[in-house]
Amino acid sequence: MAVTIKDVAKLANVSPSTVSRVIANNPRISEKTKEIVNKALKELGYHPNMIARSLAIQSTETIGLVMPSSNGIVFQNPFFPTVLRGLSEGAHDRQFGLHMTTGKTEEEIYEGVRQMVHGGRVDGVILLYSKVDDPILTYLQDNSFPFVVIGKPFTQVEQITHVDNDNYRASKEVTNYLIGLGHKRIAFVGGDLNQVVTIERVLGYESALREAGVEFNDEYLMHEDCTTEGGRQAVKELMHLAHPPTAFVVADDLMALGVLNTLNEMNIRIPDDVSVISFNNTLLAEMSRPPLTTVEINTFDLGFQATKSLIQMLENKNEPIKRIIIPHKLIVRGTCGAAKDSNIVKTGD
Amino acid sequence: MAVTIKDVAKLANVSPSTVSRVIANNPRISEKTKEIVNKALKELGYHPNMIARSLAIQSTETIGLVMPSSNGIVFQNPFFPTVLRGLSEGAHDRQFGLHMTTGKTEEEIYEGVRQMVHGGRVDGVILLYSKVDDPILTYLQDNSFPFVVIGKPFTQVEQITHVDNDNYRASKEVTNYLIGLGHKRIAFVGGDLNQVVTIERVLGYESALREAGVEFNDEYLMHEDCTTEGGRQAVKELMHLAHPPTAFVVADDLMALGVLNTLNEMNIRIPDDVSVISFNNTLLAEMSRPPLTTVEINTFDLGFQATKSLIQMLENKNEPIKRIIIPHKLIVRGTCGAAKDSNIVKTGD
DNA sequence: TTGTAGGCGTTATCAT
DNA sequence: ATGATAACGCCTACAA
Repeated sequence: MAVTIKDVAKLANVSPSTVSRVIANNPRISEKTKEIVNKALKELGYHPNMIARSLAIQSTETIGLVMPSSNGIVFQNPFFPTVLRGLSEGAHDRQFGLHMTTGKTEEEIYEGVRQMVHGGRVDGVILLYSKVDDPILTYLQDNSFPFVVIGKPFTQVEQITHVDNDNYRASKEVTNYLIGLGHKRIAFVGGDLNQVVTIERVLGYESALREAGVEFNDEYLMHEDCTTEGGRQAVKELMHLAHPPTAFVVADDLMALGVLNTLNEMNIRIPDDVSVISFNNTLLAEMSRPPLTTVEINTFDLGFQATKSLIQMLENKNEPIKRIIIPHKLIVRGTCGAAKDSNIVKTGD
Repeated sequence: MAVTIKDVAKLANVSPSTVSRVIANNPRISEKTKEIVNKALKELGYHPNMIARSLAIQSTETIGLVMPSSNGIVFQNPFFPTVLRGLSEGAHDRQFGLHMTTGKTEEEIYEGVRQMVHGGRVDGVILLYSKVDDPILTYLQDNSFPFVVIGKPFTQVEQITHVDNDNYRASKEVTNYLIGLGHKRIAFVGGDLNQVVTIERVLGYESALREAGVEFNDEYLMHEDCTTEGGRQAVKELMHLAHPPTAFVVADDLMALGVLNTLNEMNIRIPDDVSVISFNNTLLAEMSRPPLTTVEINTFDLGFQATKSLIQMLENKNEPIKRIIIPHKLIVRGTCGAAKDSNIVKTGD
């Protein structure tokens, strides 16, 4: 059995509580005994039992992570590891651990969350996604358990601490960029409409069209899996339209890659024949041929700020609700050009 | 405060121990009281406090994950999320949780591991890498703490349960494949020689050359960061040699992508002028242009089997040391062709 | 400044 | 079959 506080106490000839105080750096303790205890601590190689500690102080100093249910898919997207890195860096800064539960079905995940939360395994939870009508979110609220969501909550935006990009604006900007290049037939390819991020991006896209007086055509709106395959599927359908689009707003780099490759196979040239613009600026974006024009969303910060905020909530019981918007930025690379039928000069870069 | 076993006991008019037994499905308990207790359980919405439980049974049912120190880099590689998925699926099957600690420096990680292990936060640990002279591995052994490594241990191969590919053989096969295409000037581009996986792959490469009577040229051996940038760097140096290689064995898809792109920029054609073969068969491989010929290493299984084995160790104290080799397979795509100066016909696919 | 004792929520060992 | 009671290892009033 590992060395406990009692062993140390015995060796140092003090009571366990004294040892505990030394460890906690309690001010009212004499320098002398502090030294003695510290020596004993070293000598025995004491390490506190975090489980016992957690039980006593009713706090585990660990954060629970909830992944979206479409696990297999999410894990493919480079977006995910990057948030994770942000999360873990933020957690590590404050000596917090990270606890993951996973599950294949929505049910399994829900059960996992209950275990974490009700089981006292974690002090707070971070939702790595935001979707419409999420029972997990409801559960957390009903139990007034501390949590923050990465993404924009579908409802009660003002009541839920979250960290997100302004996806509406980003999408609008991107669409405007395409419009500025003379495109009129602009398609939107995104994921499921249950994901709030998709909704926001669609909305931004539509709003840009509207303001520019470009007719909205719902044949140009595609919702597919957030994979290369999804992108491929969308292209196939879109390019068989009577009036195929000349530009694509794609909600994710991974999908965009599928779009690019499929267009390629159809002998459609990018950016000469068709423009593609996408989101997230993952590694894939710079590596694709041609390199993707995409929106940098600072994925790392999304995660980093999420842990930071959660830890603040945990440390200060009445921390106000916060809404943290991480800035975005259009990264122009090689997949966008002037519309063929326009008079605008093709962009360089 | 949450509802405890005592609350349930009170409601059911039994002792806490009885409730505990009902929960544990203890056989010697009357059907009648079992029902009563179960009703109380439901009524109060009881969920066991895992922390208290862990303290009592001296086991947390969670597994600690140790990432390689070059965190930023690792998280970029699609390899990582895939193992993670395997790990988490394996863990979930047996109701185990996953606990991650991270850190930027080797020191930080070491400290994190001590916390997990000595702090009793986890029952066992999985090392997601294998490197030469790893203090963490030593620490684990010294404390005879259950662990398994993903990869081949540098020493004591017979004493450490691990799950790995036969990287030596895979690399040899791959090199032979290139030799079979008529290549003689074959370069090897890999990561750090501290990583055992690199060592194994270099060894396999050398062995193939030797057996084929192809001269080994140590100018053809490059060690770079395991990133696209690393691949790029390697190409630059290699292609400026007096006799540049006509083929590349690249130890990772990510690097290989860098290789491909750089070659591309140099107007060197693939596979016509130069062949490239790589490892891991991540998503990147199928998406690159041309698609990468690479080795499928079944990354998911690496993770899945790792948790499986660890959990077996935990459940059966004298489970034998195991060495699990996950099969690999060459996936021929579009980056390899016959050497220009040979008489061999260019391969299709 | 230090020690004593009780509690955190379970499980497990005794009795009964 | 069930109920006390004592761990598990730590923290924290309260007392001294």
